[in-house]
Amino acid sequence: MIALADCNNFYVSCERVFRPSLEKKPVIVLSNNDGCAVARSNEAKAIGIRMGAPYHQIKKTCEWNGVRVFSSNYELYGDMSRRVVSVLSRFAPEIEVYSIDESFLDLSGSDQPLNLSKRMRATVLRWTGIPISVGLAPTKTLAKLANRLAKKTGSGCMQVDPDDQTALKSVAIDEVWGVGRRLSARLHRVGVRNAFEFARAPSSLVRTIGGVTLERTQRELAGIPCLEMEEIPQPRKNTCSSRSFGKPVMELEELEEAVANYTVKAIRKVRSEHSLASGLQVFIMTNRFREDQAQYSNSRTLVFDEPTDDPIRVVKNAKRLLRSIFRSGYAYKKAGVLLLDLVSSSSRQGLLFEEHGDTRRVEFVDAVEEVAARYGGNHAFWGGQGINKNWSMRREMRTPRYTTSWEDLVSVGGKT
DNA sequence: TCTGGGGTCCTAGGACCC
DNA sequence: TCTGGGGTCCTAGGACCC
Repeated sequence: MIALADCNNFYVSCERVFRPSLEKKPVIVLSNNDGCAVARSNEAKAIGIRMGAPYHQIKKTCEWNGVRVFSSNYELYGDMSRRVVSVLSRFAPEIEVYSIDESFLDLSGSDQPLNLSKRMRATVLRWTGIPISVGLAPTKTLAKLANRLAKKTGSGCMQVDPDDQTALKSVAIDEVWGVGRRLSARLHRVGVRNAFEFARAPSSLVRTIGGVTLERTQRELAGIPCLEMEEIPQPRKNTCSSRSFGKPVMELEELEEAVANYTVKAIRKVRSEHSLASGLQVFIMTNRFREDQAQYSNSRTLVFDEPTDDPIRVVKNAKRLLRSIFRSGYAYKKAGVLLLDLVSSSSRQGLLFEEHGDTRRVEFVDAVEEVAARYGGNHAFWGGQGINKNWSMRREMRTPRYTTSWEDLVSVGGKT
């Protein structure tokens, strides 16, 4: 039996832990740049605020209804997520952390998984303050479906068997895990509207519509496991660092600064995972929502002659790629850097004819990066990253980093 | 004026090879 | 009028997820 434990309205719940006055009030959390609503409390959903709704479109609605609005505080959410996982881990020998707010647990050792799930749910709430819902089923896809029903009915814990027609019929096809907007439209055209009809559709038809991936989803709904538990996270293959700008950027110099920053950030990510990048891609784009403005987007990729984690070298190449795709006269909205085909740094292989890395340079780079890792990127950075950062993102309503920053620690009693 | 960021997997089609 | 067949590798793009 597989359990899916999913935190309810996770980012909102994190904010509520430290501000109990937000309970029972409509609350939303915005994406980067205060762009869209990415988390909504049940009260905010009831008002009709959609997932992903652009903030500038719903601002009035929020004001009229007294919705409390927050910028995202990923440091807080990441830390709360780790706490939830550490509590969940006590209840199952195998746990797969699927995302910041969801984990799969293998409960096949338990003879009363539903009771166990209820205890687990109560414990997570008591120890972390975060409410979760648990779905139980023989496969992951069914567990997702059970979880959805647990949330919908408000029961908190729900078990679904593959032959439970009532349960399957009550879930619309676009709510099935693995069926998005495009596939559900195509399925609707052949008369498939809910999970039950999908499970009973001819597999040849399903395969024509959505290939082997959709066929796997169908088998999972029938109770045939096709997706294994992945306890040990597979090493990442690529990594990306990108941001929309707080305001449009016209100048190459500003773009260079932004790209240098994203590159350093991406390199720090791969260094922390002891990986090396084999390739590099840089992309830039204008604001696709502005139909009144000229649009341009482009990207370019290069392959390093040997995998690297050297920020100086990668930044230099990223700027070169940027200059080759930059066209003046456009208002750029977003830029980004991808590091491709990451390999483990233990498998580093020297070039046959090139002297392998200048030791002093390697030591220098490592020293700077160590300072940055320990004291934060503001205390050690590379020249190309700039200081003013006019382009950086907006995040005007962020709450304190209660659990990860000494300055932001909650004080009780008021006087210090 | 303002519309997120970071991933994975699969497939079709082109380039190239013998 | 006729213009091979079968394979691999790579990339771009599409679909999905949270």
